[in-house]
Amino acid sequence: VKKFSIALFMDGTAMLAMPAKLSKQPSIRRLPAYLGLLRQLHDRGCDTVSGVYLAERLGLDKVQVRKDLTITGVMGKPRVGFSVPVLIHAIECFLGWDQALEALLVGAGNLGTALLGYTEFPRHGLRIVAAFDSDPTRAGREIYGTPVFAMGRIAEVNARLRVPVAILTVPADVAQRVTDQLVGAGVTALWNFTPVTLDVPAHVVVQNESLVAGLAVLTKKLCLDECRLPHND
Amino acid sequence: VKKFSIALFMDGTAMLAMPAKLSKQPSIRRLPAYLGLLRQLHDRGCDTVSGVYLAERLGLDKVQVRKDLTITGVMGKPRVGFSVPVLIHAIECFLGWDQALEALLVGAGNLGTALLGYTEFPRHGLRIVAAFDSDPTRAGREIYGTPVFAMGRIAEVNARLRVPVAILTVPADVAQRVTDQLVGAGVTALWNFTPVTLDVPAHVVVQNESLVAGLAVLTKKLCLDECRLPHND
DNA sequence: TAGATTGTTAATCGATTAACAATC
DNA sequence: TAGATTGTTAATCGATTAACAATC
Repeated sequence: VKKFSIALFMDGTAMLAMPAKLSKQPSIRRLPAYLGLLRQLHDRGCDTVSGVYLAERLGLDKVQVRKDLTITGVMGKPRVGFSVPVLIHAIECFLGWDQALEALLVGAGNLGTALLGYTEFPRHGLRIVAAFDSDPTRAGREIYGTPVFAMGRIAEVNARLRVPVAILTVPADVAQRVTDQLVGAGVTALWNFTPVTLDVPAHVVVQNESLVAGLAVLTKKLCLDECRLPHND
Repeated sequence: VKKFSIALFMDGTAMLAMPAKLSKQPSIRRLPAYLGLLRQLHDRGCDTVSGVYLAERLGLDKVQVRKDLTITGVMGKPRVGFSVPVLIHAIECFLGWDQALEALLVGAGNLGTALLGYTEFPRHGLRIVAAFDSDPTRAGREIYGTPVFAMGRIAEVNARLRVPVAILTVPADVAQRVTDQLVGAGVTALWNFTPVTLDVPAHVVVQNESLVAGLAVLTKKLCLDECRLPHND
Protein backbone atom coordinates (compact mmCIF):
# COMPACT_ATOMS: atom_id res chain seq x y z
CA VAL A 1 0.00 0.00 0.00
CA LYS A 2 1.46 3.33 -1.05
CA LYS A 3 0.78 6.38 1.07
CA PHE A 4 0.36 9.97 -0.02
CA SER A 5 -0.50 13.06 1.96
CA ILE A 6 -2.98 15.55 0.65
CA ALA A 7 -2.95 19.16 1.81
CA LEU A 8 -6.16 21.19 1.52
CA PHE A 9 -5.89 24.97 1.41
CA MET A 10 -8.36 27.70 2.38
CA ASP A 11 -8.82 28.79 -1.21
CA GLY A 12 -10.17 25.39 -2.11
CA THR A 13 -7.07 24.13 -3.94
CA ALA A 14 -5.44 20.90 -2.91
CA MET A 15 -1.87 19.67 -3.12
CA LEU A 16 -0.60 16.14 -3.45
CA ALA A 17 2.61 15.75 -1.49
CA MET A 18 4.87 12.86 -2.38
CA PRO A 19 6.35 11.02 0.59
CA ALA A 20 9.23 13.19 1.80
CA LYS A 21 11.65 10.40 2.48
CA LEU A 22 13.31 8.39 -0.24
CA SER A 23 12.17 4.77 -0.10
CA LYS A 24 14.30 1.71 -0.89
CA GLN A 25 17.46 3.67 -0.15
CA PRO A 26 19.50 0.53 0.64
CA SER A 27 18.63 -0.93 -2.77
CA ILE A 28 19.44 2.35 -4.51
CA ARG A 29 22.85 2.45 -2.83
CA ARG A 30 23.63 -1.01 -4.21
CA LEU A 31 22.60 -0.25 -7.80
CA PRO A 32 25.91 1.44 -8.77
CA ALA A 33 27.76 -1.76 -7.88
CA TYR A 34 25.47 -3.78 -10.14
CA LEU A 35 25.96 -1.22 -12.89
CA GLY A 36 29.74 -1.32 -12.63
CA LEU A 37 29.87 -5.10 -12.83
CA LEU A 38 27.35 -5.21 -15.67
CA ARG A 39 29.41 -2.72 -17.68
CA GLN A 40 32.47 -4.91 -17.15
CA LEU A 41 30.57 -7.96 -18.36
CA HIS A 42 29.23 -6.02 -21.33
CA ASP A 43 32.75 -4.98 -22.36
CA ARG A 44 33.74 -8.65 -22.29
CA GLY A 45 30.88 -9.49 -24.61
CA CYS A 46 28.55 -11.17 -22.12
CA ASP A 47 24.97 -10.75 -23.21
CA THR A 48 23.06 -12.34 -20.34
CA VAL A 49 23.77 -12.82 -16.66
CA SER A 50 21.99 -14.55 -13.80
CA GLY A 51 21.14 -12.86 -10.52
CA VAL A 52 22.95 -15.71 -8.80
CA TYR A 53 26.18 -14.76 -10.57
CA LEU A 54 25.84 -11.07 -9.73
CA ALA A 55 25.25 -12.00 -6.09
CA GLU A 56 28.35 -14.18 -5.98
CA ARG A 57 30.60 -11.54 -7.55
CA LEU A 58 29.34 -8.73 -5.32
CA GLY A 59 29.16 -10.72 -2.09
CA LEU A 60 25.40 -10.27 -1.77
CA ASP A 61 22.49 -12.61 -1.23
CA LYS A 62 20.93 -13.91 -4.44
CA VAL A 63 17.39 -13.18 -3.30
CA GLN A 64 18.39 -9.66 -2.42
CA VAL A 65 19.83 -9.14 -5.89
CA ARG A 66 16.58 -10.22 -7.55
CA LYS A 67 14.62 -7.95 -5.22
CA ASP A 68 16.93 -5.00 -5.88
CA LEU A 69 16.67 -5.41 -9.64
CA THR A 70 12.87 -5.34 -9.57
CA ILE A 71 12.94 -1.59 -8.85
CA THR A 72 14.36 -1.05 -12.35
CA GLY A 73 11.31 -2.77 -13.85
CA VAL A 74 13.39 -5.24 -15.82
CA MET A 75 12.15 -8.82 -15.92
CA GLY A 76 14.52 -11.73 -16.24
CA LYS A 77 13.89 -14.99 -18.00
CA PRO A 78 13.76 -18.09 -15.83
CA ARG A 79 16.67 -20.45 -16.50
CA VAL A 80 18.41 -17.72 -18.58
CA GLY A 81 18.81 -14.68 -16.41
CA PHE A 82 18.85 -10.99 -17.33
CA SER A 83 19.88 -9.22 -20.50
CA VAL A 84 23.08 -7.32 -19.70
CA PRO A 85 22.52 -4.32 -22.02
CA VAL A 86 18.86 -4.02 -21.04
CA LEU A 87 19.76 -4.05 -17.36
CA ILE A 88 22.54 -1.49 -17.84
CA HIS A 89 20.18 0.84 -19.65
CA ALA A 90 17.42 0.34 -17.07
CA ILE A 91 19.68 1.11 -14.10
CA GLU A 92 21.11 4.18 -15.85
CA CYS A 93 17.61 5.46 -16.59
CA PHE A 94 16.33 4.68 -13.11
CA LEU A 95 19.20 6.61 -11.51
CA GLY A 96 18.89 9.41 -14.03
CA TRP A 97 22.44 8.76 -15.18
CA ASP A 98 21.47 8.59 -18.83
CA GLN A 99 21.53 12.37 -18.95
CA ALA A 100 24.38 14.37 -17.43
CA LEU A 101 23.73 16.04 -14.09
CA GLU A 102 25.67 19.29 -13.80
CA ALA A 103 27.21 20.40 -10.53
CA LEU A 104 29.21 23.18 -8.98
CA LEU A 105 32.04 22.34 -6.59
CA VAL A 106 32.69 24.75 -3.76
CA GLY A 107 35.99 24.52 -1.88
CA ALA A 108 38.86 23.38 -4.10
CA GLY A 109 41.09 22.20 -1.27
CA ASN A 110 42.38 18.67 -0.86
CA LEU A 111 39.08 16.86 -0.99
CA GLY A 112 37.58 19.20 -3.56
CA THR A 113 40.53 18.71 -5.89
CA ALA A 114 40.27 14.96 -5.43
CA LEU A 115 36.61 15.02 -6.45
CA LEU A 116 37.40 17.25 -9.46
CA GLY A 117 39.81 14.57 -10.65
CA TYR A 118 37.61 11.59 -9.74
CA THR A 119 37.10 9.69 -12.98
CA GLU A 120 34.14 7.70 -11.66
CA PHE A 121 31.88 10.77 -11.69
CA PRO A 122 31.76 11.35 -15.47
CA ARG A 123 31.05 7.63 -15.83
CA HIS A 124 28.04 8.09 -13.55
CA GLY A 125 26.36 11.07 -15.08
CA LEU A 126 27.93 13.81 -12.95
CA ARG A 127 29.68 16.73 -14.65
CA ILE A 128 31.35 19.36 -12.52
CA VAL A 129 31.15 22.52 -14.62
CA ALA A 130 32.61 25.11 -12.28
CA ALA A 131 34.57 25.26 -9.02
CA PHE A 132 34.87 28.02 -6.44
CA ASP A 133 37.56 28.73 -3.88
CA SER A 134 38.27 31.45 -1.36
CA ASP A 135 41.98 31.38 -2.16
CA PRO A 136 42.41 34.13 -4.78
CA THR A 137 45.54 32.48 -6.18
CA ARG A 138 43.45 29.46 -7.20
CA ALA A 139 40.84 31.57 -8.99
CA GLY A 140 41.21 31.94 -12.74
CA ARG A 141 43.02 28.64 -13.07
CA GLU A 142 41.66 25.25 -14.08
CA ILE A 143 41.76 22.01 -12.07
CA TYR A 144 41.42 18.89 -14.22
CA GLY A 145 39.76 20.99 -16.87
CA THR A 146 37.24 22.68 -14.56
CA PRO A 147 37.51 26.47 -14.26
CA VAL A 148 37.96 27.85 -10.73
CA PHE A 149 36.28 31.09 -9.73
CA ALA A 150 36.64 33.34 -6.70
CA MET A 151 34.21 32.41 -3.91
CA GLY A 152 32.42 35.75 -4.13
CA ARG A 153 31.28 35.08 -7.68
CA ILE A 154 28.90 32.17 -6.96
CA ALA A 155 25.69 34.13 -7.56
CA GLU A 156 27.02 35.87 -10.65
CA VAL A 157 28.38 32.71 -12.31
CA ASN A 158 25.35 30.56 -11.53
CA ALA A 159 22.96 33.24 -12.80
CA ARG A 160 24.44 32.29 -16.16
CA LEU A 161 24.96 28.53 -15.68
CA ARG A 162 21.75 27.69 -13.74
CA VAL A 163 23.35 24.58 -12.22
CA PRO A 164 21.01 22.83 -9.72
CA VAL A 165 23.58 20.81 -7.71
CA ALA A 166 26.50 21.90 -5.55
CA ILE A 167 29.21 19.77 -3.97
CA LEU A 168 30.28 21.24 -0.66
CA THR A 169 33.93 20.65 0.28
CA VAL A 170 34.67 23.79 2.27
CA PRO A 171 36.01 24.04 5.84
CA ALA A 172 33.35 23.44 8.50
CA ASP A 173 33.33 27.01 9.82
CA VAL A 174 32.12 28.52 6.54
CA ALA A 175 29.81 25.66 5.48
CA GLN A 176 26.53 27.32 6.52
CA ARG A 177 27.45 30.70 5.08
CA VAL A 178 28.44 29.18 1.74
CA THR A 179 25.24 27.09 1.77
CA ASP A 180 23.15 30.24 2.12
CA GLN A 181 24.96 31.77 -0.85
CA LEU A 182 24.40 28.65 -2.94
CA VAL A 183 20.71 28.48 -2.10
CA GLY A 184 20.46 32.16 -2.96
CA ALA A 185 22.11 31.38 -6.29
CA GLY A 186 19.38 28.88 -7.15
CA VAL A 187 21.01 25.62 -6.10
CA THR A 188 18.37 23.03 -5.09
CA ALA A 189 20.57 20.07 -4.14
CA LEU A 190 23.62 19.95 -1.90
CA TRP A 191 26.11 17.13 -1.63
CA ASN A 192 27.58 17.90 1.77
CA PHE A 193 31.07 16.60 2.56
CA THR A 194 31.44 18.80 5.65
CA PRO A 195 30.64 17.55 9.16
CA VAL A 196 28.10 20.37 9.56
CA THR A 197 24.33 19.87 9.78
CA LEU A 198 23.13 22.33 7.16
CA ASP A 199 20.09 24.52 7.59
CA VAL A 200 18.24 24.83 4.27
CA PRO A 201 14.75 25.77 3.03
CA ALA A 202 12.29 22.92 2.51
CA HIS A 203 12.66 22.74 -1.26
CA VAL A 204 16.43 22.09 -1.06
CA VAL A 205 17.69 18.51 -0.97
CA VAL A 206 20.75 17.62 1.13
CA GLN A 207 22.83 14.47 0.86
CA ASN A 208 25.31 14.16 3.71
CA GLU A 209 28.49 12.23 3.10
CA SER A 210 30.21 11.71 6.41
CA LEU A 211 33.62 10.11 6.29
CA VAL A 212 33.80 9.86 10.08
CA ALA A 213 30.54 7.88 10.10
CA GLY A 214 32.29 5.27 8.00
CA LEU A 215 35.28 5.40 10.33
CA ALA A 216 32.99 4.76 13.29
CA VAL A 217 31.60 1.63 11.64
CA LEU A 218 35.08 0.42 10.70
CA THR A 219 36.33 0.82 14.26
CA LYS A 220 33.37 -1.05 15.74
CA LYS A 221 33.68 -3.85 13.19
CA LEU A 222 37.34 -4.14 14.09
CA CYS A 223 36.72 -4.39 17.81
CA LEU A 224 33.86 -6.85 17.24
CA ASP A 225 36.30 -8.91 15.20
CA GLU A 226 38.94 -8.79 17.92
CA CYS A 227 36.44 -9.99 20.51
CA ARG A 228 35.66 -13.00 18.34
CA LEU A 229 37.65 -16.14 19.04
CA PRO A 230 40.06 -17.13 16.27
CA HIS A 231 38.42 -19.36 13.70
CA ASN A 232 39.72 -21.90 11.23
CA ASP A 233 38.46 -21.70 7.65
CA VAL B 1 17.15 -11.71 23.20
CA LYS B 2 20.77 -11.89 22.09
CA LYS B 3 21.78 -14.66 19.74
CA PHE B 4 25.10 -16.48 19.53
CA SER B 5 26.20 -19.37 17.36
CA ILE B 6 28.15 -22.23 18.84
CA ALA B 7 30.38 -24.41 16.68
CA LEU B 8 31.19 -27.92 17.89
CA PHE B 9 34.32 -29.59 16.52
CA MET B 10 35.22 -33.27 16.12
CA ASP B 11 37.90 -33.09 18.79
CA GLY B 12 35.29 -32.15 21.37
CA THR B 13 36.19 -28.47 21.64
CA ALA B 14 33.57 -25.81 21.10
CA MET B 15 33.74 -22.27 19.83
CA LEU B 16 31.51 -19.35 20.61
CA ALA B 17 31.09 -17.20 17.53
CA MET B 18 29.93 -13.65 17.98
CA PRO B 19 27.28 -12.51 15.49
CA ALA B 20 29.14 -11.71 12.28
CA LYS B 21 27.23 -8.58 11.40
CA LEU B 22 27.54 -5.32 13.27
CA SER B 23 24.28 -4.45 14.98
CA LYS B 24 22.89 -0.93 15.47
CA GLN B 25 24.91 0.35 12.56
CA PRO B 26 22.55 3.29 11.90
CA SER B 27 22.99 4.47 15.49
CA ILE B 28 26.76 4.05 15.28
CA ARG B 29 26.89 6.14 12.11
CA ARG B 30 25.08 8.96 13.92
CA LEU B 31 27.34 8.97 16.97
CA PRO B 32 30.12 11.08 15.36
CA ALA B 33 27.60 13.85 14.74
CA TYR B 34 26.58 13.84 18.42
CA LEU B 35 30.25 13.85 19.40
CA GLY B 36 31.06 16.81 17.17
CA LEU B 37 28.21 18.90 18.53
CA LEU B 38 28.96 17.91 22.13
CA ARG B 39 32.60 18.96 21.73
CA GLN B 40 31.42 22.32 20.39
CA LEU B 41 29.11 22.78 23.37
CA HIS B 42 31.89 21.73 25.75
CA ASP B 43 34.24 24.35 24.28
CA ARG B 44 31.55 26.95 24.91
CA GLY B 45 31.35 25.90 28.54
CA CYS B 46 28.03 24.04 28.46
CA ASP B 47 27.96 21.36 31.10
CA THR B 48 24.62 19.68 30.46
CA VAL B 49 22.45 19.25 27.41
CA SER B 50 19.04 17.74 26.74
CA GLY B 51 18.35 15.11 24.11
CA VAL B 52 15.68 17.41 22.76
CA TYR B 53 18.29 20.09 22.05
CA LEU B 54 20.67 17.67 20.35
CA ALA B 55 17.80 16.43 18.18
CA GLU B 56 16.87 19.96 17.14
CA ARG B 57 20.43 20.95 16.24
CA LEU B 58 21.12 17.77 14.25
CA GLY B 59 17.74 17.55 12.54
CA LEU B 60 16.90 14.22 14.18
CA ASP B 61 13.93 12.92 16.12
CA LYS B 62 14.21 13.42 19.88
CA VAL B 63 13.18 9.86 20.68
CA GLN B 64 15.80 8.57 18.29
CA VAL B 65 18.47 10.64 20.00
CA ARG B 66 17.61 9.17 23.39
CA LYS B 67 17.62 5.67 21.89
CA ASP B 68 20.96 6.24 20.18
CA LEU B 69 22.59 7.52 23.34
CA THR B 70 21.57 4.44 25.33
CA ILE B 71 24.18 2.36 23.48
CA THR B 72 26.89 4.39 25.21
CA GLY B 73 25.50 3.32 28.59
CA VAL B 74 25.17 6.91 29.83
CA MET B 75 22.04 7.76 31.79
CA GLY B 76 20.55 11.21 31.71
CA LYS B 77 18.75 12.95 34.52
CA PRO B 78 15.06 13.66 33.99
CA ARG B 79 14.34 17.40 33.74
CA VAL B 80 18.10 18.12 33.43
CA GLY B 81 19.47 16.16 30.50
CA PHE B 82 22.91 14.63 29.96
CA SER B 83 26.31 15.65 31.25
CA VAL B 84 28.25 16.95 28.26
CA PRO B 85 31.74 15.79 29.34
CA VAL B 86 30.45 12.39 30.47
CA LEU B 87 28.68 11.88 27.16
CA ILE B 88 31.75 12.96 25.17
CA HIS B 89 33.92 10.51 27.05
CA ALA B 90 31.37 7.70 26.71
CA ILE B 91 31.01 8.10 22.95
CA GLU B 92 34.79 8.28 22.49
CA CYS B 93 35.22 5.10 24.53
CA PHE B 94 32.38 3.30 22.79
CA LEU B 95 33.84 4.06 19.36
CA GLY B 96 37.35 3.23 20.52
CA TRP B 97 38.43 6.76 19.70
CA ASP B 98 39.98 7.31 23.11
CA GLN B 99 43.07 5.47 21.91
CA ALA B 100 44.64 6.20 18.53
CA LEU B 101 43.98 3.73 15.73
CA GLU B 102 46.96 3.51 13.40
CA ALA B 103 46.49 3.07 9.67
CA LEU B 104 48.44 2.73 6.45
CA LEU B 105 47.25 4.59 3.37
CA VAL B 106 47.82 2.95 0.01
CA GLY B 107 47.57 5.05 -3.13
CA ALA B 108 48.65 8.65 -2.60
CA GLY B 109 46.80 10.06 -5.59
CA ASN B 110 44.14 12.76 -5.41
CA LEU B 111 41.84 11.09 -2.93
CA GLY B 112 44.69 9.57 -0.91
CA THR B 113 46.36 12.95 -0.56
CA ALA B 114 43.07 14.50 0.50
CA LEU B 115 42.65 11.90 3.24
CA LEU B 116 46.26 12.40 4.39
CA GLY B 117 45.45 16.07 4.91
CA TYR B 118 41.98 15.54 6.36
CA THR B 119 42.09 17.19 9.79
CA GLU B 120 38.96 15.41 11.04
CA PHE B 121 40.77 12.07 11.24
CA PRO B 122 43.26 12.95 14.02
CA ARG B 123 40.30 14.39 15.94
CA HIS B 124 38.59 11.01 15.66
CA GLY B 125 41.32 8.65 16.75
CA LEU B 126 42.76 7.82 13.34
CA ARG B 127 46.50 8.28 12.75
CA ILE B 128 47.90 7.54 9.31
CA VAL B 129 51.48 6.50 9.98
CA ALA B 130 52.67 5.55 6.51
CA ALA B 131 51.59 5.93 2.90
CA PHE B 132 52.47 3.91 -0.19
CA ASP B 133 52.40 4.83 -3.86
CA SER B 134 53.40 3.15 -7.08
CA ASP B 135 54.82 6.39 -8.46
CA PRO B 136 58.54 6.21 -7.58
CA THR B 137 58.88 10.01 -7.63
CA ARG B 138 56.46 10.24 -4.70
CA ALA B 139 58.37 7.69 -2.62
CA GLY B 140 60.80 9.07 -0.07
CA ARG B 141 58.85 12.29 0.32
CA GLU B 142 56.32 13.27 2.95
CA ILE B 143 52.69 14.33 2.45
CA TYR B 144 51.25 16.36 5.33
CA GLY B 145 53.91 14.84 7.56
CA THR B 146 53.28 11.23 6.59
CA PRO B 147 56.22 9.41 4.93
CA VAL B 148 55.52 7.89 1.51
CA PHE B 149 57.08 4.56 0.56
CA ALA B 150 57.32 2.68 -2.72
CA MET B 151 54.41 0.31 -3.23
CA GLY B 152 56.66 -2.73 -3.21
CA ARG B 153 57.75 -2.11 0.37
CA ILE B 154 54.38 -2.75 2.06
CA ALA B 155 55.37 -6.10 3.59
CA GLU B 156 58.79 -4.89 4.67
CA VAL B 157 57.58 -1.66 6.28
CA ASN B 158 54.60 -3.23 8.04
CA ALA B 159 56.74 -6.05 9.40
CA ARG B 160 58.23 -3.25 11.50
CA LEU B 161 55.13 -1.11 12.12
CA ARG B 162 52.51 -3.87 12.63
CA VAL B 163 49.64 -1.54 11.64
CA PRO B 164 46.26 -3.36 11.57
CA VAL B 165 44.30 -0.98 9.31
CA ALA B 166 44.79 0.07 5.69
CA ILE B 167 43.00 2.78 3.73
CA LEU B 168 42.69 1.77 0.09
CA THR B 169 42.73 4.67 -2.40
CA VAL B 170 44.36 2.98 -5.38
CA PRO B 171 42.99 2.72 -8.94
CA ALA B 172 40.35 0.01 -9.36
CA ASP B 173 42.45 -2.25 -11.57
CA VAL B 174 45.09 -2.87 -8.89
CA ALA B 175 42.75 -2.90 -5.86
CA GLN B 176 42.59 -6.68 -5.45
CA ARG B 177 46.32 -7.19 -5.96
CA VAL B 178 47.18 -4.51 -3.41
CA THR B 179 44.62 -6.00 -1.01
CA ASP B 180 46.34 -9.38 -1.21
CA GLN B 181 49.66 -7.72 -0.40
CA LEU B 182 48.16 -5.87 2.56
CA VAL B 183 46.55 -9.01 3.96
CA GLY B 184 49.86 -10.79 3.50
CA ALA B 185 51.51 -7.97 5.46
CA GLY B 186 49.22 -8.58 8.44
CA VAL B 187 46.52 -5.98 7.85
CA THR B 188 43.18 -7.10 9.36
CA ALA B 189 40.93 -4.19 8.43
CA LEU B 190 40.50 -2.45 5.10
CA TRP B 191 38.79 0.87 4.47
CA ASN B 192 37.96 0.51 0.82
CA PHE B 193 37.49 3.67 -1.24
CA THR B 194 37.67 1.82 -4.58
CA PRO B 195 34.55 0.65 -6.42
CA VAL B 196 35.87 -2.93 -6.31
CA THR B 197 34.31 -5.76 -4.27
CA LEU B 198 37.33 -7.07 -2.43
CA ASP B 199 37.99 -10.75 -1.87
CA VAL B 200 39.51 -11.24 1.59
CA PRO B 201 39.96 -14.07 4.11
CA ALA B 202 37.28 -14.41 6.79
CA HIS B 203 39.30 -12.76 9.56
CA VAL B 204 39.72 -9.52 7.60
CA VAL B 205 37.18 -6.73 8.06
CA VAL B 206 36.19 -4.55 5.09
CA GLN B 207 34.42 -1.21 5.23
CA ASN B 208 33.31 -0.05 1.79
CA GLU B 209 33.01 3.67 1.19
CA SER B 210 31.29 4.18 -2.12
CA LEU B 211 31.02 7.75 -3.34
CA VAL B 212 28.83 6.74 -6.27
CA ALA B 213 26.34 5.14 -3.86
CA GLY B 214 25.90 8.57 -2.30
CA LEU B 215 25.56 10.09 -5.76
CA ALA B 216 22.80 7.61 -6.60
CA VAL B 217 20.84 8.63 -3.51
CA LEU B 218 21.34 12.33 -4.26
CA THR B 219 20.09 11.93 -7.82
CA LYS B 220 16.99 10.02 -6.72
CA LYS B 221 16.21 12.55 -3.99
CA LEU B 222 16.52 15.31 -6.56
CA CYS B 223 14.12 13.69 -9.02
CA LEU B 224 11.69 12.87 -6.21
CA ASP B 225 11.81 16.53 -5.27
CA GLU B 226 11.17 17.65 -8.85
CA CYS B 227 8.11 15.39 -9.08
CA ARG B 228 6.69 17.07 -6.00
CA LEU B 229 4.38 20.01 -6.60
CA PRO B 230 5.68 23.39 -5.46
CA HIS B 231 4.79 24.10 -1.86
CA ASN B 232 4.39 27.26 0.11
CA ASP B 233 6.19 27.54 3.45
C1' DT C 1 11.35 -33.81 -19.51
C1' DA C 2 14.44 -32.11 -15.74
C1' DG C 3 16.57 -28.55 -13.62
C1' DA C 4 18.04 -23.95 -13.03
C1' DT C 5 16.47 -19.55 -12.39
C1' DT C 6 12.94 -16.52 -12.10
C1' DG C 7 8.91 -13.54 -9.65
C1' DT C 8 5.71 -13.62 -5.79
C1' DT C 9 4.08 -14.21 -1.37
C1' DA C 10 4.85 -14.77 3.46
C1' DA C 11 7.95 -14.75 7.66
C1' DT C 12 11.54 -12.80 10.08
C1' DC C 13 14.33 -9.36 11.65
C1' DG C 14 15.80 -4.82 13.04
C1' DA C 15 15.09 0.17 13.24
C1' DT C 16 12.06 3.86 13.94
C1' DT C 17 8.24 5.83 16.08
C1' DA C 18 4.67 6.22 19.56
C1' DA C 19 2.78 5.91 24.26
C1' DC C 20 3.50 6.30 28.99
C1' DA C 21 5.13 5.78 33.61
C1' DA C 22 9.16 7.43 36.38
C1' DT C 23 11.78 11.26 38.33
C1' DC C 24 14.31 15.36 39.31
C1' DT D 1 3.83 20.84 43.44
C1' DA D 2 3.97 21.18 38.30
C1' DG D 3 6.25 20.38 34.31
C1' DA D 4 10.05 19.09 31.51
C1' DT D 5 12.77 15.40 30.39
C1' DT D 6 14.06 10.95 31.03
C1' DG D 7 14.01 5.43 30.30
C1' DT D 8 10.99 1.60 29.11
C1' DT D 9 7.67 -0.88 26.77
C1' DA D 10 4.83 -1.62 22.80
C1' DA D 11 3.43 -0.61 17.90
C1' DT D 12 4.67 0.45 13.42
C1' DC D 13 7.35 0.41 9.55
C1' DG D 14 10.59 -1.16 6.16
C1' DA D 15 14.26 -4.30 4.72
C1' DT D 16 16.00 -8.79 4.55
C1' DT D 17 15.37 -13.55 4.28
C1' DA D 18 12.82 -17.77 3.40
C1' DA D 19 9.51 -20.69 0.89
C1' DC D 20 7.47 -21.90 -3.27
C1' DA D 21 5.01 -21.88 -7.54
C1' DA D 22 5.92 -20.44 -12.43
C1' DT D 23 8.64 -20.96 -16.63
C1' DC D 24 12.03 -21.37 -20.16
